[in-house]
Amino acid sequence: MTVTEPIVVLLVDDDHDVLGANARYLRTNGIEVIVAESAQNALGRLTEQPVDVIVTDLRMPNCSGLEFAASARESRPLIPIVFFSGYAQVPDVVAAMKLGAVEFLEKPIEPEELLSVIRKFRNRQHGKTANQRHAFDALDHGYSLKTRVLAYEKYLIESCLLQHNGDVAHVLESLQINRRTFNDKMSKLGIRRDALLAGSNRKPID
Amino acid sequence: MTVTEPIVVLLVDDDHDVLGANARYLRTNGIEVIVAESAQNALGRLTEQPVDVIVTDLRMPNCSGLEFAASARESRPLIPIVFFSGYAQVPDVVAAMKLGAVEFLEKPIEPEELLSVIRKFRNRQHGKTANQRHAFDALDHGYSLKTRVLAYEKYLIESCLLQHNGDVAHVLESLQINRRTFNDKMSKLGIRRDALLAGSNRKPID
DNA sequence: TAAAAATAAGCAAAAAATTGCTTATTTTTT
DNA sequence: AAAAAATAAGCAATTTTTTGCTTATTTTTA
Repeated sequence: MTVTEPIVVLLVDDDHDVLGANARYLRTNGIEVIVAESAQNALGRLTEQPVDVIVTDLRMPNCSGLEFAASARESRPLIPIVFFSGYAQVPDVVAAMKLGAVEFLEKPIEPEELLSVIRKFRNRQHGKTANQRHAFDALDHGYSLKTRVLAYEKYLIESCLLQHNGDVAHVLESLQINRRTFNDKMSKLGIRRDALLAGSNRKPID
Repeated sequence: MTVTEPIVVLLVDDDHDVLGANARYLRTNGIEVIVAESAQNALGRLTEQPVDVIVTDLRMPNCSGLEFAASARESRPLIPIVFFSGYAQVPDVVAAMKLGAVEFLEKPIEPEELLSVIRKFRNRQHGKTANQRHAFDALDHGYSLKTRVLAYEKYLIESCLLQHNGDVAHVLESLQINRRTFNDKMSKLGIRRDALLAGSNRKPID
């Protein structure tokens, strides 16, 4: 018997009713849904527990989905983010995609489509964003050199880990780093090997 | 006396008049423009001579801008592509950005905006070398973590320098690093500020 | 042309990262 | 269940990086 860990989705929407309806649909299809009705709330949730995919409205009071996504990317540089919006303007979509969105859905959302998008991108967790070049775009302002270099280093290590199925010894060889250094970087960069592997390449449990 | 090599732009638009007007404006501003009124034609031009930036209409007869861009990417995987379109739908924009568009402009195009976009993304290419591009691909083997992180750091610093026109003080502020550190990194990473700004050795690197 | 400002680099102290050696803990194999 | 292998982390020595203070050189301004 194979037990698959549920996909954890952070669903952000200031419309209470729509939020509830979508959450319900996803839950009945085996998705673990964390809901948030504001960007502030969502950011808090993000630090509390591991999330596989973020799905957020673009337009929300106080803090827009774009601002929220930018903040979220600080701690999770490569998490798949799906935006949705009604009446989206071209510049909105462009900005969202530049921020590394993997998908942009138009309201009203078809629940089936949302589900399929989530399942599709869950496996890409920590992988490439739709437009990987933008994830480390040199022209994105606001972060220090150190921050950005560390984010890239984190990305490389995570990718390498995934590529080698969590086999640390191979990662060390591939990246040519010391095991001790690797361990230190893991904790310093906040990489959790088990959580990372839980997403993409799970072994069956009997 | 330093002569800056001109930026070469491949401008693709099936509307002959608009194409001519935009080309003229860019040329009067020092851009070398290659025009094409069809995707087929554009693909041919692309193989003939080095191009820095592609600017293409999304909707064209026969072959859409998306198909053209996909083909162009085969020979130039990282060339900056700017799309423009009137009446663009959200899915169009999403598709274009997923294909790696650096920008998406809405018709009618402001010539000034087009020019500034072109200049912006030409500079981006400028900072990259073949070696660095390998480093940015997480799945590319053969380089140590340190090598690849340093290459990325070099790319960031070069880009920032170009963006600020060589104004070191601004770079320090933007990257939040100490002047002394900056100097050391410059020599360690082998960045030559004057050569970078001279724009001397432009060559296709994709 | 002279003065002022910006940039580069030598030196040394302080801070941070790397690494080998060690033991503990977890996972896998037998 | 025991043994073996892999992983993680504490400690401390070594190396590297960062940075302030300094002077020299180059560039810009008046």
